Amino acid sequence: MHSVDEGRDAATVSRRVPRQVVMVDVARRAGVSHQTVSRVINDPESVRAETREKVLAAIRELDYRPNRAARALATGRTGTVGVVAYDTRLYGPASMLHAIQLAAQDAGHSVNIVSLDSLERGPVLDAVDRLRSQGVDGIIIIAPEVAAAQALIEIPADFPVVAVEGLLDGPTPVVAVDQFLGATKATRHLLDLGHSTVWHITGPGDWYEARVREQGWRSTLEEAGISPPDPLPGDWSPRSGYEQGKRLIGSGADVTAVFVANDQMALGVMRVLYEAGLEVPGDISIVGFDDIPEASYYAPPLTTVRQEFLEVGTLSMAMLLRRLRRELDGPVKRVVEPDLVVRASTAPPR
Amino acid sequence: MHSVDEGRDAATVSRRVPRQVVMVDVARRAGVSHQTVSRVINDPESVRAETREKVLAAIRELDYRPNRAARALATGRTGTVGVVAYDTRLYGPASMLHAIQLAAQDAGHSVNIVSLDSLERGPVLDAVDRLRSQGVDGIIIIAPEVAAAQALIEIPADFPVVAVEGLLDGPTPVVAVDQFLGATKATRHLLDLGHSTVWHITGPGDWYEARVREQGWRSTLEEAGISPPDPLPGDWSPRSGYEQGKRLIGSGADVTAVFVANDQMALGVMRVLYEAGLEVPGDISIVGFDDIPEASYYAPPLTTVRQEFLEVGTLSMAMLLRRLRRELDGPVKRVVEPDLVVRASTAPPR
DNA sequence: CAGGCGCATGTGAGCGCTAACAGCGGGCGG
DNA sequence: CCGCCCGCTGTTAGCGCTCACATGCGCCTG
Repeated sequence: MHSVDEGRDAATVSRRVPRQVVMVDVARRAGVSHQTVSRVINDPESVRAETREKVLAAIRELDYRPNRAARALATGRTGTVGVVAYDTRLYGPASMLHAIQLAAQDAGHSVNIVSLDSLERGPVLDAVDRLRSQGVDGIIIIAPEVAAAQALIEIPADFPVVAVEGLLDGPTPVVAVDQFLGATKATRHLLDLGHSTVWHITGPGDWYEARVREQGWRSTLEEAGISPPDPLPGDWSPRSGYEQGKRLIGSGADVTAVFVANDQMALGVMRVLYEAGLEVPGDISIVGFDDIPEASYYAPPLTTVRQEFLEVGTLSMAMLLRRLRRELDGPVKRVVEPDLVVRASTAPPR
Repeated sequence: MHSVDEGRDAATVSRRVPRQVVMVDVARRAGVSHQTVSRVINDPESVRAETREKVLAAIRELDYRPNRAARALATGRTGTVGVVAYDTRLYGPASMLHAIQLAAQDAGHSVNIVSLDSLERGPVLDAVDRLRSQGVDGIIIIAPEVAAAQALIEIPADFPVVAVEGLLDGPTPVVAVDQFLGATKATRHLLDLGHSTVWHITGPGDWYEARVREQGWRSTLEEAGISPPDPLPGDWSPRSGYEQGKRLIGSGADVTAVFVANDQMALGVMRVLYEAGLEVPGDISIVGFDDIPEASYYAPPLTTVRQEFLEVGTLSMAMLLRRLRRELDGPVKRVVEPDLVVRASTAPPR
């Protein structure tokens, strides 16, 4: 039980440990060859029903589990897919990861995950390398950073990779929410309410999504003949929303509407507005992005742009599976439309 | 480029595909035996510096990557650890998972993750089985449900497993936050402010953490000679906080203080109080649990019990690594103390 | 100066599985 | 009635790596 005994056990009577059950053990017990056992496992139809039953019985009795490493060595496939992600604590990545996993499990694959601790191109490639040398059959990259998207083009073209939220115009298959459209809907909504302009607090500049949302906001204003004010740089955290919100109201500008690049930052903004004695939406209207589960319980409930993260995750896994099966036709770009969810944080200007 | 060509290529000129570089290729190029290459990779010190350099050069030139499946087959170890989790979208599990991954990567292990879609005992065991048959070297179970904790005892004792947030009195090594203490601190704080009793909205009854928090709350009240009111059952979601909060204020009871089992539910409670025209903390004080990043931006900023999820994740990985190395001494139960973070949602009763 | 020891490297035998082909009966067409 | 094909099962040869042991060489020791 204690460490000393353990050590002795292992050394002296090592053979008392029952050796792992392998295929030949099952074969012997069932009175067939090991290859027949293999067939029962991989292609049951090719074995006579009666034989199959004997083998299955033996498998059950011995509690046999095939050794995946051996199978991987023989077939060249591991049945594992890799996922590269940046920060899986963020709601979006976490949701997509969750959906990816469930889809992978349904398809009989397992999921290996590598977290990045940096947004640069090098680490992304390292992560991909690491996964590849582990022998994953394919990779999904949830790395909506610009650098990550660029890294994709350095991955050998014949290796199955699917990007989530990446560059739509690159060579890599992608599943993404239409961020531009989402930003447009948010900005449009505020303009339609009668606001003369819309301010914007962005996500981190090295995130692809943040840039596209900013573009969507900018071009919507320009189309309406409004010259966009300077955007304020956030980093997704409620804290940065608070800080940028403070800057905004301290700037002396006449602000009546703000499109904030995600819901957490919007929370920070609303907090600082409250502290400044400003009312939402009375004095200032706020629109967020994501529609996290908390958004409808904020004070006031947040008007936001809903992204279907789970759908994106599921679709990306489906796309990867198709590529693993070498079904090279079919779509390689899937765009999911976001929806505006109007709640109580937006109203016409006073 | 298209699927048709692909098929033909593979069939007719299959050998044009450059075969994967394997160890003997490196050996040949460096003018040594394959075993020397293996040594350079696994135990560089055992090879003469000059030889080592030649081998490393050859590895670089050929872009050689060891085949992990082959190594796993030969050694019996895969260098992969499994993580079983329930819902990795929740902030706590997501944070712990993140820390576990980083720690695993530091230690040169990769992480295989299985998500459960049910809280029952069967699926937990299935997940463990699946991971084991994939050949993971060890498993961390982030499954703070009661059933999961029970499942642990059915796992063979010699297989390295570490539980996170599980039963402290079971045989399995565990890393956990002291939920009881956390609940005590929350309740104590409210009593110290002068509230005559503290109501409680719980987490789901099948979660171990939820039960212990309830016990902590209950016993603190009892120690103070107060008979605990009936707790209200939540499910961690802001929605359930909203609903239970509504029940609470509709009950006609004289409620001045509520300890809510997590921050999201606390948000829901504060929302419903606001809608009912009640002030926090003026009319009712609220304490949450977790200290999620948003908590300090809620309206009002939430007094809550901080759990160091990252620390728990890191510690659990460290414990697993020790077990993988067969260091069977050392602690098998680690308890992390939570801290009360006092913000603006609590005050003396009016 | 013989014996031996330690260091650096090589050789051969598996790890447990699948792929490819071989064998072996029985039914069918020529 | 012979040959052939088909359905089922067995045999053999790897997949790419590590482990255990063998080898060769220089050096120390008695």
